[in-house]
Amino acid sequence: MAAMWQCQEVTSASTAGAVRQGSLRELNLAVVLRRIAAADRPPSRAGIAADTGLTRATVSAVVDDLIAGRLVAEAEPEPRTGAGRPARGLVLASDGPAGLGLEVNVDYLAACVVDLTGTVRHHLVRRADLRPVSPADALARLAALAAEARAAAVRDGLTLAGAALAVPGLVGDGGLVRLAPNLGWRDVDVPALLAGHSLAEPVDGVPPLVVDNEANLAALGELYARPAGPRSFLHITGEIGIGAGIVLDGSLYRGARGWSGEIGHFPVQPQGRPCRCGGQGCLERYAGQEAILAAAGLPGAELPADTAATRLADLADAGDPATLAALADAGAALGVAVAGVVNLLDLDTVVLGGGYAPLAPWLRPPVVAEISRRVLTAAWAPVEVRPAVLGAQSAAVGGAGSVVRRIVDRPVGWLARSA
Amino acid sequence: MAAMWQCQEVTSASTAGAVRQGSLRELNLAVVLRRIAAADRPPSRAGIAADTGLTRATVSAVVDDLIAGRLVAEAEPEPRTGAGRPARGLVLASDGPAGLGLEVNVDYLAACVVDLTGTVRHHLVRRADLRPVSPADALARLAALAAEARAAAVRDGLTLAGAALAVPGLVGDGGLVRLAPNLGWRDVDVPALLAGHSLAEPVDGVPPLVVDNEANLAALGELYARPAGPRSFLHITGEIGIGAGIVLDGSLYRGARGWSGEIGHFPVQPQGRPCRCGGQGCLERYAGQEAILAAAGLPGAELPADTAATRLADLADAGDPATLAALADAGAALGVAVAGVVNLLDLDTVVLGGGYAPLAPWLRPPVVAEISRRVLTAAWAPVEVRPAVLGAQSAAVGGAGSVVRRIVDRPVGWLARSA
DNA sequence: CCATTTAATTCAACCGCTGAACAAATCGCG
DNA sequence: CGCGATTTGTTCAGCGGTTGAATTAAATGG
Repeated sequence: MAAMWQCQEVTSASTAGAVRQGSLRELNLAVVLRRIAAADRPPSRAGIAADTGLTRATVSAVVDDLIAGRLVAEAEPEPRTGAGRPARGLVLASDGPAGLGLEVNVDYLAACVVDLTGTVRHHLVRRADLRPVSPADALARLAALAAEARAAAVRDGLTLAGAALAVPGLVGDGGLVRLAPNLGWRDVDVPALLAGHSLAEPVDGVPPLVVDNEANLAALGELYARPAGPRSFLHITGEIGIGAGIVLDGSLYRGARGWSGEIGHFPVQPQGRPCRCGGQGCLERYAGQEAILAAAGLPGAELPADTAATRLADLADAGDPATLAALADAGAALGVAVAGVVNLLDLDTVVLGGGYAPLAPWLRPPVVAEISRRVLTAAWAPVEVRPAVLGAQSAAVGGAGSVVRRIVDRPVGWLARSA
Repeated sequence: MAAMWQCQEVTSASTAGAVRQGSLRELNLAVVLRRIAAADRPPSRAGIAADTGLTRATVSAVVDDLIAGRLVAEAEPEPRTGAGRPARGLVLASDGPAGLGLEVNVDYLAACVVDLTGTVRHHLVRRADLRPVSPADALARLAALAAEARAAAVRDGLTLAGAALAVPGLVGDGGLVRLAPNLGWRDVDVPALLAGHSLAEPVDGVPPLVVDNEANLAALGELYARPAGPRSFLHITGEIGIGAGIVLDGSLYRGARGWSGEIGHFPVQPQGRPCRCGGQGCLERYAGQEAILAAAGLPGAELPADTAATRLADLADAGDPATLAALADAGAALGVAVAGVVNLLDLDTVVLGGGYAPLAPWLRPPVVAEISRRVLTAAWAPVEVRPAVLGAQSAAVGGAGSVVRRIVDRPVGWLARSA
C-alpha cells in the first residue's frame, strides 16, 4: 500500500467491507474468475458450481459477464470423459487485458508484457550502465522502451491494463523513490518525471503505474509462476544489496510502511565487520555481491551486477578454490540469517533469486546445513531451499503479473472500464 | 489453524469465499458489529450507515438482529450535541456471550472470563508448581478452576461461548501439545485428557476448546487490549524460553504450520555459546531468564518463573550492579534480535511482555539503542518499544478475548446458536 | 408553538441468487 | 439405429435482502 501511488480507485461497496446489493455480483465474479485461474484443467460451469457452492444458474450468469468482458474464453471440446453432455472448458482469455512490467536496475532497463494467463508475451531488455545517468534520463529511456512494449502488445490484440515499475530501493507513498543506493537515486519522484510520457497518461481514468521495490515484485513473480507452489515463502534476491520479498498466505507482506524485507542487515556476526548502515556484522558484508567477489579475489567492483553472478558461477564450475571457499562462506552467512527468519515465521520454502539464482548449486548446501542446525522444527517439517524459477529479471515479470493479478482478484474494475 | 482443534464449524457460503444470497446478511452483521466494537463512542444507526455506505434501513434491520441476539444493546441517552432527534448509541452487550481463557504454566493455573466488550469479568489464579504433576492431573485441576470461572460467569448472566487454553509450547493439529519443555510435556493430547470434564462437552454442538501457544494468545491479548493500537507488532514473552507472537495487519500470523514466533533461537552470536537446540549463540542463551539470573549471580534455577522477574526488578531497583549489568547485556542481545526482525518485517512497535514486562525499564534502553543502530528506516520512522499493557498472564486474557473476537468477526455463528 | 433538523422505521421496488424444470449433447445398450 | 441414462447448460418464477423515498419520532431554536 505504501508502495503504490494511485491504486485503481476503489469503487462501490468497498467502504469498510460493507456488502451492498451489487457487491454480491462483484464478489462472485472474483470467486469464479479466481477458480478458473487456479484450476489446472479448464473447468466447466457445472464443476465451478459444485466446487463453490453456487448454483449452476448463477455460475452461468457470472461466466456470461466474464466472457462478455473478454476475461474468459471457452476452450475447444475437451477429451471425452464419460456419459452426458460434454462440458465446455473455461480458460482465461489470452487476448484480453495484459500487464506491463518495467524495471530500472543498475545495468539494464527491462519491459515485459504478461497476459491474463500469466504467459510472458514480450520481454525487452536494454543493457546500459545507468549509474551515471540522471533519473530523468533513465526514466525517459524507460518510457521509450515501454512504448515499444505497448506497441507490441497492441499488435497482439492485447489491452494494457496498467503497469508496475520495479526499482532497487525503498519506495514511499506516491511512487516516491526514497533511496536507491546502487542507482544513486534519492527522493526521485517517478510519477512527476514521467509526466508527459504516455506511460503516465491515465486510460479511462485508471492511473497506469505503480512503483514498487524490486525484491517485492520478484517475489510476486515467483508466486504467480507457480500457482500450485507454496503459499508462504521467503524470496531472497542477492544483488549488491540483499533484499527479501516475504509472501505470507499467498500475498506479499509489505510491512507497516511498505519497507519490509530488509534482510541485508540481519546480524550474522554482531561483533563483526562494520557496515555502512552503522551496525556491525550485517549479512550484506558477508553474502553481498561485493563481499563474495572480494573473497573470491576478483577485481569485482567494476563488473556489471548481473554478469558478476554468472562470472562467479563459471569460476565455481571450473573448480576455482578461492571462489568455492567464498561461496561456502557466503552460504553459511546466508544460512544463519535464513534460519533465523524461518524460525521466526515458520516458512516451509526459501527461494534463492536474483543474483543468487545462478549460484544456488553452491549456496544451497551451506544454507541447508545451517537450517538443519538451527531450525527447531526442521527435524519433523523440512524446509525446501531452491533457486527461483524465473531467475534474474523476475521483477519485471512479477510486476506485470501483479497488474493482471489485480484484475483476477477484482474483475469488476476491468469490466466497468471495458463495458 | 494448525493450533486449533475443531474450529467453529464453517457453515454456509464459506466454500471458497463464494457469496450466496444469505451471505449478504451474514457479512453485513459482521460489518456492523465490528464497527460498533471498534468505535470509541457508541455510534448511532445513522452514523454506521454513513460510514459503511449501507442504507439506514439496512443498518436498522441488521441492528435489530444483533439486539435480538444479545450481542448489542442500546446505550442510555447521549449528551446532547445539536438539533434533531437524538441518536441512540449502540454498544456491545455486556450480558451476552463471553469467552473463557485458560492457562497452564510452570507455576500457576489461570482462568478468566472476558465479555464481549473486552472487559475482564473474572480472573482466577492458582499458584502451584506443575512440573512434577502429570498432564492429566494438571488438566483435571484446570478443569476444576474452569468450572469455578464458569459458575461465576453464569451468576453474572453471561453465556460462555467457548474457551481457549494457552500452553507454553508447540501446539499441533487437534489440540495436541507436541512439546512443552518447561512443563515436561510431550505429545499430550489435551482434548482426550479433558474428555468427561465439562470443559470438553460441546454446547449446542459447538466445540468448546481451542489450544494455542501462550505467546500467540498473549500477543492477541495485547492486540485486543488496545483497539486503537498498532496493527502490526512483535510481542515478546520472556520466560524460561523466549517466544514471540507476531501480529500483522491486525491478525496473528501463525506460520505455515502454526509454529511461528520461535525467536529464542535467533542467532545473536553465531560463534557463541552452544545451545540445547544444537545451534550456537542463540538469543535464549543471552536473554533467557536462566541466563539473566546466572549473570546476575542469583541461584536462580529454583525460583518460580514469574517471581524471578519481579525479583530481578527489585534488585535492579535497589541498584545492584551485577543485576544491572546482566539486564544491560540481555537487553543488548534482545536488541540485536529485535532489530533483525524489525528490519525484516518493518514493524513500528515492539511489545515486551511476559517476564520482560516488569523488566522493561532496564531492558528498553539497550533494545532501543540497538534498533537505532541497526534499523535502516529507524531514522525517519521511529520504532516504539514498550511494556505489555496486560503484563504477565496476558495469555489467558488473550485467549478469552480471541473467543469473543471470533463472535464479533462472524456473529452468525452465535446468532444461529442462540436463536 | 411551529419550523427546522436529525434519527429511525415502514414499504414498495428491484437486484441477483435459488431451485426446479427443461433443453442440449453425448454414451451405452439392446 | 433408437431409446434411456446421464451430465451440462439455460430459462424462469420465486424469494431474500438491500434500496430509496416517504413517514414518523424526538429534539432544538426562535
